[in-house]
Amino acid sequence: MNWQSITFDWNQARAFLVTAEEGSLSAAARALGLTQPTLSRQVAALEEALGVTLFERVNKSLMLTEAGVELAEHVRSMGEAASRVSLAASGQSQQIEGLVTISTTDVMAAYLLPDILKDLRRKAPGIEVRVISTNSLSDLRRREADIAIRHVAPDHPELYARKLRDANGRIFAARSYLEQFGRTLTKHDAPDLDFLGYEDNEQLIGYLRALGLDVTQANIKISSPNLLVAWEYVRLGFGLGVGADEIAARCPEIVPAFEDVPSLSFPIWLVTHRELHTSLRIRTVFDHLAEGLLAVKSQAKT
Amino acid sequence: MNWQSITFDWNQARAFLVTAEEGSLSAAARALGLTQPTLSRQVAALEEALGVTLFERVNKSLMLTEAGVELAEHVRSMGEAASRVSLAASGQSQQIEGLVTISTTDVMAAYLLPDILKDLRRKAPGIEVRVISTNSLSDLRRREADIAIRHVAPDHPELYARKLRDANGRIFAARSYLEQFGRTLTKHDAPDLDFLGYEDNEQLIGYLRALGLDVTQANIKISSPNLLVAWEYVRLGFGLGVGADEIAARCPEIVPAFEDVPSLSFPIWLVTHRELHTSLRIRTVFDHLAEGLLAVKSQAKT
DNA sequence: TAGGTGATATACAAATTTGCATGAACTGGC
DNA sequence: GCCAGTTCATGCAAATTTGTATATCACCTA
Repeated sequence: MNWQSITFDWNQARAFLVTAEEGSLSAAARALGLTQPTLSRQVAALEEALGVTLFERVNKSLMLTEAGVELAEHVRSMGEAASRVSLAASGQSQQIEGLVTISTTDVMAAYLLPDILKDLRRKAPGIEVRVISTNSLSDLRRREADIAIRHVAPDHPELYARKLRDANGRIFAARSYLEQFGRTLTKHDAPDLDFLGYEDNEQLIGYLRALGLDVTQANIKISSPNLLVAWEYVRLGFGLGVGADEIAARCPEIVPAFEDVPSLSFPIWLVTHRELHTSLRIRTVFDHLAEGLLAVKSQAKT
Repeated sequence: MNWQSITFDWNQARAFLVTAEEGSLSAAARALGLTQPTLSRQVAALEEALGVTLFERVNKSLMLTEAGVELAEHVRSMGEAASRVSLAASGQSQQIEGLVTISTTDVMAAYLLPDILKDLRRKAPGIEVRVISTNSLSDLRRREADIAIRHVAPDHPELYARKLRDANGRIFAARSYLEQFGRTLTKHDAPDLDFLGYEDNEQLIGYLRALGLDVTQANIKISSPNLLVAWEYVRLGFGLGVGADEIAARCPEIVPAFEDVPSLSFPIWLVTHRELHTSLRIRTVFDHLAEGLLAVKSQAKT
């Protein structure tokens, strides 16, 4: 092998990659945790070393040159390989310490995780946990998280998934909200009720109608894509909201709204990257989460 | 994109790659033009950063661990991408200066190239030329050379090739060698003659027999895989040797050995990497070589 | 058994790279 | 038109990385 051809500074290549992707030296510096002057010099040095002008400096901003576009393509594949290096390294690491990022819904993060994480801290004090609560399916494959709690089965072969159990959800309301009716609600009351909306209210209405509730967009007066906020509004008596039984069980002031509306079932999946699952650190958290999330069920039953 | 996962030091990854491939820190240091302590520290730092033991240090030597083998795989693909970066960069570079490596046979390098390169130095003084004369087909794809002069058509789609012309070769001898016979040789003399051997004498004998010469291994008393050395022996009268007409034309003491043996024709191809051919520097040399090697023909005719 | 070769690790000084501070120039909102 | 917010480039001091020199160990040969 001719190693001479790869003796350019690989960190400068990384600087170029991130600058090209982020669009500016400053943004790249922020992304990499370096400073803008450093990136500026690294990119300039790479141009010098390769004998190619990568960016057109026009008006204090950067534009990729034609050559830059072509080179960015190849540097990107370096970056993808680097990403795999990092992934494999995390998987190979057998230390029970370091950062583990968990992705889940904000409601889960707020209500179910705290107890589980408290135990984890005792069991594995070297592990630092970072919870990113996002409703969108954060992509494990892009390493935005190490472990995700999902309610749909992942289909990508790179991912390792374990279905923990099915959980039940239903429509809840605060006692204070129900008091104004002075009686138990039935599905015939639906057109006159207030429902809390989430991100996609069309979809929500579809679900509700499937349950036999005659509701329209007009029944949704307040929405929040932040489920935690919406759930707080339910708790405060602004209206009815869909939630999981085991979450509601932790809120004494919230009770099932209807007697005659069936509960719906949804699965709880624990997902990680296949390569990461060999990591002792990741596996420790994975197994602990699995155990903890299964235990919640029995708690909810009592 | 999550850039956090690629913030390990890429140069350390390169250090690991070359160390793993070369088998030792010292060899890697030589290959990269760095020192052994530097490599030692870079590899150790990478192990620290990734939290993975890459090498087992046993008896002052290194053995890849299982994790190291797995990671080496991914780092290798980083290296391959880096190689493509370098290749593309060379291709994009529009400077008429820098190093160009030419691969050809030693005989070509010694007899045909000097004049051509002399002109090139005048035409493009900024270009530094390095001639690696090897008989084996040095792999352009591995960047061991930028331009190669070949006698077979390359078949790889990554390569750009131009067939310059056909050249003639035949069997030559020094006048001093022929004098001992006092007459013109014919193919019937073959069993009693001395032939110079090259690398693969079986193959050479096959060629000679195909020309109607009844020779065996016993006719080859002296061989050298270095064609230049063998040709020098022909010149000094040690025996007969196969050579190109245009080379022989430059050696007054060498003349065709037989009257009744036909000449054989072989093509001259100029080959470079497809991506490199867009480089002004490479192209300058490529075109100059093409022009020069075509001009040799008319010279030989006169 | 002695000596030569070749491997890795470490102390220390030199060289390089980095971050901070700053200046200049452009963009967009008011 | 002006001002706040961003951008990139550069001087300078601090931090990091590198190379040199050296110690140690293993292996092979005479």
